[in-house]
Amino acid sequence: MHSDFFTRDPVDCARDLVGCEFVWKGCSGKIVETEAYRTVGDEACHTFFRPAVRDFVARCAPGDAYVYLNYGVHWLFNIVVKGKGGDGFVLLRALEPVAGLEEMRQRRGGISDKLLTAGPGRLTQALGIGRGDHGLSFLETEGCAIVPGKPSELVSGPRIGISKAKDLPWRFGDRDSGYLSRKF
DNA sequence: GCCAGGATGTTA
DNA sequence: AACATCCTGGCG
Repeated sequence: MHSDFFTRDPVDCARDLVGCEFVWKGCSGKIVETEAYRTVGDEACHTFFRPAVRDFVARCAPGDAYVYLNYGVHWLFNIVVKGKGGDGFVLLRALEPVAGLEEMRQRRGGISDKLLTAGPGRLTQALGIGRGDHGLSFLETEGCAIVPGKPSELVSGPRIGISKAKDLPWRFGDRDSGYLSRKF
């Protein structure tokens, strides 16, 4: 998948990524859950209160990685969207493991496969994503790709873990996946 | 199965 | 102070 996939509406990008395969340096998983954030008018988006993140978006290209540390503990992986109608992010929230299972199990300390990548912090740990990947144009990076695909049943609902703009239905998922971070 | 609490770094 | 989370331990 090419970076111009991310020159559209952030909410459309988040919806259309569900069912695609996220390939990352020897490991991969089917994307079963995402969330959309908009840089303008969305109080839950980091750009709303943080000038440094606004600067980051201004400098980088669509399809680049926005990686940040959350709760001082977990790295979360987002993809930068720069659409005609507005910029934003897609947060990857859950994967269904496809390849590189042994490596992911090791990184996750031997936890059960159900919990390997079922959450935004869990999937980055499984894939070995961290601080060094912030700003990476990963779609043009060796060993990284997004392979188009479709979910069996697309559903949406409110985003998880936020205190502002909590009613927008910008969380998307594959309804019957056993690897969601939470049920819809 | 559910809930409470703690770990922890960065920002404004 | 707040935070786009995860894990553990205590219940029963």
